[in-house]
Amino acid sequence: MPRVGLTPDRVVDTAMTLVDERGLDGLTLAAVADRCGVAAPSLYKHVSNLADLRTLVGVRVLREMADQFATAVMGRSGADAVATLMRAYRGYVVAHPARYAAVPADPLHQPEYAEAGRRLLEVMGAVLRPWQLTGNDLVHAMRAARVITHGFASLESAGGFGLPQDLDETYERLIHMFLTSLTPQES
Amino acid sequence: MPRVGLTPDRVVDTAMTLVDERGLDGLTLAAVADRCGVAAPSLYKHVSNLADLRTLVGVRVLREMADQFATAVMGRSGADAVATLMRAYRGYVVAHPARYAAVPADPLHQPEYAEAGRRLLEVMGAVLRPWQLTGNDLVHAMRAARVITHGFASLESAGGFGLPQDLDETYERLIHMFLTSLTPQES
DNA sequence: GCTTTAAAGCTATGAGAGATAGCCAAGCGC
DNA sequence: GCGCTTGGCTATCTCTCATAGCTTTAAAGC
Repeated sequence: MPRVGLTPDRVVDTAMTLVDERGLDGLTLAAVADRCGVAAPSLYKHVSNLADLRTLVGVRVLREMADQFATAVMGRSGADAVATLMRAYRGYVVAHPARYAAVPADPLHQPEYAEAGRRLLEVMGAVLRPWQLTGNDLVHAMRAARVITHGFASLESAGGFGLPQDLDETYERLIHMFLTSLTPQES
Repeated sequence: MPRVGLTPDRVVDTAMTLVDERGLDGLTLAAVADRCGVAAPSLYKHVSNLADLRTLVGVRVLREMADQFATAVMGRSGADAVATLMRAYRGYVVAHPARYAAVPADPLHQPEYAEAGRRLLEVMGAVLRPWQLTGNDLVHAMRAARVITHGFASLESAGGFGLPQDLDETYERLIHMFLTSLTPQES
């Protein structure tokens, strides 16, 4: 039988499209194997198991998010940068709702995710720098931003809001709420 | 074989304790049947299937939440009532992290959950009444409250915050942030 | 108090998931 | 051209949920 030339990266690629198409629960080894034109056990030559594949997908998503957010805030600062970052967060989740569900809530606690998670955190930290928050205030501010972005994004991606109408407005109000909660020492 | 006297409610009862002990993924028909002292297929006499059981658990949880929140805010009003409700929300999730994961993000869109979901929404609406918000402002305010409570609770229950220390402080700041975002027409 | 009958158990069985063992061939390095 | 690593495969196991169909319990009705 001719080799199809699979690699871990290619497996993750098809896993990503499968997640997009069928949701996170649709990510099964049988489906991935089928999509790759290969029998299911062959996948184990490239990926340890399903949990491993899911982790690889999650890490890929987290990196994708960090990259997009970093470029989005580039050249911006102050309230503009914060708002842009928060909009970019929501934008990613709207564009890839199923992918977002693949990243765990506690990336920093899992070694595989830690690096990507830290990068994402650094973007938030950089954007908040103009406020010169002290250690404790900074922690609370970053947590607040995370609660708002994750809370809104997870609800929106799960269809948690009754009507899609005015969702932009709701999010803008949340951004404003967060910005005014920072000490009004805007850049 | 003597009958063990199962009912749908008793099945859901043991399902709830299983969710508490093993998490939402630990809820399997085999485990429930074992716990009930019955063979797995016997459960189908009381519950349509696993999805149905999961729904029943979710509805039970949502009702539990609505009940607890309603009694928590009883006799309170204004900012005190809002803060109490938000603290009760977090309190439930801290007490039963796995149960919280059983309720879907869009309860109002699923007929089985609709009634319990509406009750929970009514509590929030009642608590916001002193602010006399207009239709649009009310919608945005309730969404903001939901984003904050759900965002924080889901992150906390998933171990999403690095250190548990100061989490109370973070949440109190978020409550304050929300309250000050309402027009300062406090009761 | 006996008969009927709906309901609540059971065993047997199947489909489909993940996972492992072990075989075989492709194709690269020497 | 030879050998060995590597990436495929089939066969098989276990554990899910799920269904079919049988048996027995126990309550309702005469």
